[in-house]
Amino acid sequence: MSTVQDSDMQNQSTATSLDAANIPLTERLFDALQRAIVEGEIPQGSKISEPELARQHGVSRGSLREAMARLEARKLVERKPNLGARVVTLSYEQLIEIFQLREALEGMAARLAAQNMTEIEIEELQKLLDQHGEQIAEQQGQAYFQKQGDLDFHYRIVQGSKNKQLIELLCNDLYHLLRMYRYQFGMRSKRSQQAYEEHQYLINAISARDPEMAELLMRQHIRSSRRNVEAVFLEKL
Amino acid sequence: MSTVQDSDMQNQSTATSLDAANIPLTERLFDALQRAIVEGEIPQGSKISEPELARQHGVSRGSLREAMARLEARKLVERKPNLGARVVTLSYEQLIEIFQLREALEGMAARLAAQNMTEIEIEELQKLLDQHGEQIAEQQGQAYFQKQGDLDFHYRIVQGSKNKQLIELLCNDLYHLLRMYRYQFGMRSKRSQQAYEEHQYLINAISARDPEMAELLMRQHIRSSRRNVEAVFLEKL
DNA sequence: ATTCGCTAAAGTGTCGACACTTTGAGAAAT
DNA sequence: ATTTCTCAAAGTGTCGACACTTTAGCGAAT
Repeated sequence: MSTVQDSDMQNQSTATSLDAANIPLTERLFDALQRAIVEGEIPQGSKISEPELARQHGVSRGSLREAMARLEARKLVERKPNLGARVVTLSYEQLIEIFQLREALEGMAARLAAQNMTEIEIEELQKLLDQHGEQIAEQQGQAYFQKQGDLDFHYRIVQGSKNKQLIELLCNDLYHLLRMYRYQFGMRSKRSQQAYEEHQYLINAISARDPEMAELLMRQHIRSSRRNVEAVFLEKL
Repeated sequence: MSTVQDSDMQNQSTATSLDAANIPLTERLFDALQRAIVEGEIPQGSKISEPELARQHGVSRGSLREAMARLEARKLVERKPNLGARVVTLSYEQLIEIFQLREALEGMAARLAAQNMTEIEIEELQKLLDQHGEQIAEQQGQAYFQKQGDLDFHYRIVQGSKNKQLIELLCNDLYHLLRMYRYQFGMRSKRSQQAYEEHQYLINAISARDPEMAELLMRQHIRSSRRNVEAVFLEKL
């Protein structure tokens, strides 16, 4: 019985879609916020009010705070004691620094991938690249798909390194920042054809089980990608 | 008046020394826990009970939880929903993976240091190394100081790269894990003399502003350090 | 009109409480 | 004696409340 409404239950997802399975609220919140920040839904540099954001997502401040602590550790927000949190502000200098990190880390990833990827994984990587080739031939201009494809490619090589630390670091930490730059600066490539060729050389080196060459090619690939970004930025200013 | 004890104030630091200035409780707690975990005071693999740990440190569970979220992001504890948190368990495999990361990252750091360190910083680095040389000549066996010195040396080169991302990543994340291995496995060096010489070559390359050579030497240095660790482990088993 | 100080609103830091989940010890059944 | 079921104890997930800090708007003094 008791037709009275039990009104104070806690599953009314006020604004954002946060209803989900059994996984902790904090974690869903963390994912939602990360996405919102990366995609610019919450603009870079903007101040975050805990009470307001908590209300928008229909959670308590405690849960939100825990998610914020993790976002801070991923360098997506900055917090100062008693002053509150802000979304990070992207800068050209930081982007260059990230490219230097990637050159080191993904270079090592390629080296290890040449040693540790299975033949099957290499085949699938080749198939993926073939698809990219077709897409480029068909319609050149779909910058979004190209960028997405580029990320997929790099992602798989990192996985292929079989180094858990490296995988975590790149895929769970750094790539989110990188995606944030792509979303917010709309970095277009202009060099999908060249990138495609560089990817093919890289697969060849991995397939030949030549770690030294794989690392060299990956580093060159990332350096030339960086030079492209530099050029785009310079013409913007 | 009022000789009654006001017993429920919140500055009784029950067990650990946590009294400090104005910086947030959560942060001091985070530092204290990180130190305790790195130094093995809380043993690796042990389960952490939030209520108990909070009581020991005289803080509420909320504050502790926030600190735990940050510790998890630094890979010092692992948490599973509804099951609680455990201190990470160190493994030989993971240590090798960390050395691979270091080879890539510190190699890049050395390359950038050769470009970006000031002459004064290079001079001070040389002085530091000279001190190490004296210490080795005087009393060989102070493994602790040697290891500490080794860490100092690497630390300064990373700083010299002037790449903030790289500095954060190595000094704030990875080195804590590395220190944890040193504390808990008591990795002794046996090769302080050789390390000293390798460090000197590295300074020479940086001083000559030769990025390529600096990276090469750093990578060799870390590889040979890794081989030493491998040897120590193999004789343990 | 401008500057300075004061007060109220908003925001952050921290806590204790309650509901639901997991764990583990003891009772009941085989 | 062994296995299974049950239920209480412990632990985690989440919330709302309160104290202290910062911010911002308003009025007083120059």
